[in-house]
Amino acid sequence: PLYREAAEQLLREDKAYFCYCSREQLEADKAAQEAAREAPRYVGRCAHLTAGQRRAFEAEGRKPVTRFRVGVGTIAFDDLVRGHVEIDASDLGGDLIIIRSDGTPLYHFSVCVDDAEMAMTHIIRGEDHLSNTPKHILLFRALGVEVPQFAHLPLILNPDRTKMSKRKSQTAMADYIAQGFIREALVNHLALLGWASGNGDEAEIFGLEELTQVFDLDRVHRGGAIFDRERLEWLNGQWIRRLAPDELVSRMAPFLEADLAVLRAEGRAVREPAEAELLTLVPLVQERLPTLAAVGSLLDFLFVEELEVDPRLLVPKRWDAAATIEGLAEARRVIATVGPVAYEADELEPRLRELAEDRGWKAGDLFMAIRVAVTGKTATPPLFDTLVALGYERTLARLDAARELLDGLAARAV
RNA sequence: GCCCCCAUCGUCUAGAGGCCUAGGACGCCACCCUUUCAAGGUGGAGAUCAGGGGUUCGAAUCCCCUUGGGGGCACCA
Repeated sequence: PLYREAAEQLLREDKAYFCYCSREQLEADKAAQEAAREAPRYVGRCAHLTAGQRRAFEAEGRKPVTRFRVGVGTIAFDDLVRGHVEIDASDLGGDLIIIRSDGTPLYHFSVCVDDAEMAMTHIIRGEDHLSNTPKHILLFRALGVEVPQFAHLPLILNPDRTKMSKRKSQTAMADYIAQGFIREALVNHLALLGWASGNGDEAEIFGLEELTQVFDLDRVHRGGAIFDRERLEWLNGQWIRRLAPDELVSRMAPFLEADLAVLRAEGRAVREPAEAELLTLVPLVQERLPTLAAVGSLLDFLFVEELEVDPRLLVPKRWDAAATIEGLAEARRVIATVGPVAYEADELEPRLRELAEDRGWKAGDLFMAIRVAVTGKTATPPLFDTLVALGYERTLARLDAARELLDGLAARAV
């Protein structure tokens, strides 16, 4: 309705006209221009129809499109990032269609009408619209509104340097959020594409607040920038480390839940994580999360009732199965002497180190055997904190289970 | 094909004529720290500033050409 009115106004003022050219005619024009090595453009066949001609076309049942008169001359504007730009009206492809034959408006027209309606003062968009800008300026003028300020930002590129488009690339911020990137990192990363503070060294981490202070279109580049996912991951880690503990809990909880739901769907018995418990786990994971989505692989062992352990991981490089069985048995004994009441990292570590020393084992080997026995993994948060997080009972049970697993294997081998 | 834009390490960039034998960050490598993984620390490799002409006492910085890359030219958005 708004577009229709605007179009009718342009028609009334003869800034636009009805065009009855058939698609076949337009294609023939285009083919001819191509053959002549010219730029495709509308030739203006219907630009000056008489009332009689129009009636004749209408009588044929032709539905007209509405074309906007582009005129002649050069259109100049001062872009906030590109500076002075001039484009000749003859390079605009002829009078452009603003209303289709079915009455619906085209993009270039609707954005201008919308922006005019909303009295936009600044249009900040991708460089891909730079060559469309003269059309928009002409439309704004015809609509009788003040032409907004333009700023054309460099494009964000795929690794192959082509434009990152909505169609063939992942561009939705929601997708990155779903992958565990946090908004602070996304904002920071995007700000750094095509812009730098200019304050030289060590100036890479910028929060929204700070950006509103230091960001300036004057310093924006003109060349496109490749979206570097590795740098985004680094920034994401930086920002995750800066989150307050309770904030991290509320942001990572959904990711953990999702991973646990998958395990449940596989038929595994899974315990429900409590918020208070997650809060105590924050120190174990905060600096180990490249993305929030990594939380599951770091903590899932705490919530599954039955751990699946690969016996090959269980035996440290310098040990054999028998030594591992002995090591786990001794570790269990030592931990049991600590008991459930004094079960703290500060109690566990010195005693287990002492055990290793007494038996002439490398502490790392003993620790690795314990680590795999209670988590099923070789890469985990710090061992003693992990044991505490797991709890006294579970730790002992898992040490026993691991030992039995190796025992069973040994028995079968004999 | 026509029009427009761009051009410094693999990537993001600092650099607005001498401060540049080109600085930082990501990534990579090494070492340190260390119970694993991370994080952190230190160091390193990595750019004849796309190429060629000018201008200038002096050019990554200014001008021209070439090359390369990108974007736009729809009854798409």
